[in-house]
Amino acid sequence: MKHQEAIIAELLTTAFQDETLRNAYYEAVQQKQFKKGDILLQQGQVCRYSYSILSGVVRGYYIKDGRDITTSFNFADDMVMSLESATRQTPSPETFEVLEDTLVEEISVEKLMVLRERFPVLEKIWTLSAESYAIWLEERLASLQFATAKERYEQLLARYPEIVRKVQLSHIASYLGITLETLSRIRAKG
Amino acid sequence: MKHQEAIIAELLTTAFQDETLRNAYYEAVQQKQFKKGDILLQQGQVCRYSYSILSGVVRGYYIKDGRDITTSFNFADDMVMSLESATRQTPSPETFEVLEDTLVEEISVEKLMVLRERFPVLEKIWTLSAESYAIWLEERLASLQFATAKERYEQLLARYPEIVRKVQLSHIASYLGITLETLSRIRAKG
DNA sequence: GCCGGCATTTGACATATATCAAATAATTAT
DNA sequence: ATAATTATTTGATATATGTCAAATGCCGGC
Repeated sequence: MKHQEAIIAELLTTAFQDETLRNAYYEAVQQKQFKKGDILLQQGQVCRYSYSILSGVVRGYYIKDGRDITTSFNFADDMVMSLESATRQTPSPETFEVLEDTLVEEISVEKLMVLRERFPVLEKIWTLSAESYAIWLEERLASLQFATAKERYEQLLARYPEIVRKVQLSHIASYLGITLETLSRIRAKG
Repeated sequence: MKHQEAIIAELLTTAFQDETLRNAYYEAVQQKQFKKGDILLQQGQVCRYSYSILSGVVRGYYIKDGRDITTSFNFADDMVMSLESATRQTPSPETFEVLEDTLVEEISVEKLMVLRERFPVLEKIWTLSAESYAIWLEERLASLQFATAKERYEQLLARYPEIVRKVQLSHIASYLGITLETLSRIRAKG
């Protein structure tokens, strides 16, 4: 679940000026360091934790017919969890895997829900995040629906220039819905 | 913005047992009959109304490079609005067009926000709807990312069997991200 | 009931992308 | 450092889907 929105960041800053909230949050949260290859959530398991990335990169993907299909790349300030699995407590459709050493704040979904109920501003932030995530998905969908492979790659680069340095091509390719070879050729031509 | 979720329907039923809420809602809302070809919201304009479909069909689409690209089909109980435009008051990326005589309840985005603030249960329903919409988009994205045209068509049919009777092929085709001719051939072969 | 305009199907051909295979290049482990 | 492993590039060919064009089918208005 990705969002990154100025207004959300702002609200968070404001919210954290409240000491009661801040204390409750840091009591619920646990800082954790993961390393390359670690799995935050496994496809098929119920999502019990949400991770807020402080630094590092996390990839979301699922395996379908033996193929590894990337659904998202997540960086600092992104919230990593399966929205579907966390809200419905159903098996997660996706796996989240750490791509490089990554520092996160971990919170259990249960405690997250309690905090949301207790602090309306957090509930507000949650709602805005869900909206923002939906809008992000809409954009991604439009890109996938009618842009060519080359256009999709350029759109991705424009939005996340750092991605190419950090993530291997096969993951970027499946994220774009193309094969690794096609992506390599697109890059070669420019 | 689509959702259709059992839990949301249930919450709505419960919420409407509250007479105060019911009265406030029906004061804010206006029943309207639209006919084939009517436009509920035009791409480029700010979304000022939300429509709850009582009966009929509404198509969402956008024009890009002269092409007409369908983003959604909306039926009874769906909520029609541009989430992005309504929440941010920015120009709508999509147009909503009535495909057959359609009865709706219209409410201004402004009044909707007021109702959300006044009745926490409506705020709750809004949040669940946004989550549900995001999850629906995730599924659609996965379908577009790696299924073949034929598979995508079959998935659509499985989910909305009535669609083929009500909507012309060119719209279904662009919804699936393929051309009308390709869709016609898929149907011919079965 | 007939005409005119859309919607759909069908055909021939073009193109983007996939697949399979091999050759380099870059990382990682020893 | 060197070998081993993994990632990327490149090539030849196959395939799905797009494009353009024509034929057929369908429906609403006169």
